[in-house]
Amino acid sequence: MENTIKKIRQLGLNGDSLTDFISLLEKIESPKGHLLIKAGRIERVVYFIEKGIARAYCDQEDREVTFWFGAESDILLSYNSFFLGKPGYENVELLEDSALYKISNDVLQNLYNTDLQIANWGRKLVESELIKTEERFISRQFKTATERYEDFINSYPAVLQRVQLGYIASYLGISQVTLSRIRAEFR
Amino acid sequence: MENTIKKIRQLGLNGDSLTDFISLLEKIESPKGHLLIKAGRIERVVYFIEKGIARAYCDQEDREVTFWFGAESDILLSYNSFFLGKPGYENVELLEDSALYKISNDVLQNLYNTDLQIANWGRKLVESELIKTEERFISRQFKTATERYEDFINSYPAVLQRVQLGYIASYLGISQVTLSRIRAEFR
DNA sequence: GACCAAATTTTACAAATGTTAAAAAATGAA
DNA sequence: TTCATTTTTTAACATTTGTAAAATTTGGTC
Repeated sequence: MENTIKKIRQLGLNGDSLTDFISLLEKIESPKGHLLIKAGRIERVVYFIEKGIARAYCDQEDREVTFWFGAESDILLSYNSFFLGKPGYENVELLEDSALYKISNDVLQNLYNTDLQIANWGRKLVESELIKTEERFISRQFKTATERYEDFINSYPAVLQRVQLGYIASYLGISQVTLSRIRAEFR
Repeated sequence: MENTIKKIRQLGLNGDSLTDFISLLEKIESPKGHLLIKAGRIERVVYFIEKGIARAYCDQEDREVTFWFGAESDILLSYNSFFLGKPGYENVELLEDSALYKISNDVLQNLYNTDLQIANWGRKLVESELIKTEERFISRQFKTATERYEDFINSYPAVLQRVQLGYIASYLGISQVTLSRIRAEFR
């Protein structure tokens, strides 16, 4: 579980609190195509991606819109559903056979209410997700499609290899045709 | 300081912890046009907007891009700079004469490390900011300019009255000409 | 009310992106 | 390898959005 532990330590958890936390994780393995999170359900679990890759998407009238990718050492949850206890709007699908560790909100809340170190770790976890989410937002708001594609291949070269371009076009907010045109310029 | 206290209570702080927290807030008043946060600086303060309205924007080569508005009962900080201790990329400008309460990161960290209730309150604060940021992102990713404008007038009718349209166009990610065209359809 | 400056809308045209359909290329299973 | 399927690219055309400039409206001041 090295990727998961790396992620947890990175945010400042160590000692007994770390040991406690890890002992409460449950390992699951799921095949490519599995829907880990389904729109409309209340999702009470956080996953740590140990191995594999996933995408979050929403169903629009006529098409799916992909808006997030996660891979090894990323965490995976429906912010909206998990934090507010309401039905979520997104699906999360595994794009490869994957291994994950999970912990339920009940267990987590219990830790938050008894362990100051874990409570502050949880805050840092959310802070780091917030920064990443704002980064995606800013990229979408400020940059041209070409710049966003360049950023993407610089930031996530591995994802580019492992995910089909239709999903990436959707993630970048452009049609697959436009993505092909952009890629053609780079040759 | 009713708006500020309302905001703080909403996220679950009460009793002695609330009293302690409030006693550490410092009131400031600043005129329209004042830059509360400047790009390139390390920003170590969180503000609570008691009265007034503000926008966050980045300087792009040729133009400014507005990407956030805040008003009464909103909190105001540079996520990137405050959480990571690095220079921020955004400016925050007051669009009206405003009253705010502020607290420094030093003081806040001290509370986080000594008061479990405040530590969990801080986490909830960040969670609520994350949900709002994701909402803005999703709106940008999924919706047409017209839908985003409709959402905006439904969600922030007051802001529409108080802020000039050029900033709103920028916030919606469209040119002011396009915004005028959209508004013309609604008549 | 007249005037000025700033903000907003409109117009005309250019550029970028989307849609649909088809061709080409890549992938994977037998 | 071969064949069928999926993915990616290309082409042609339609639509949307942007840019620049002019016209109009708004708000404040004398």
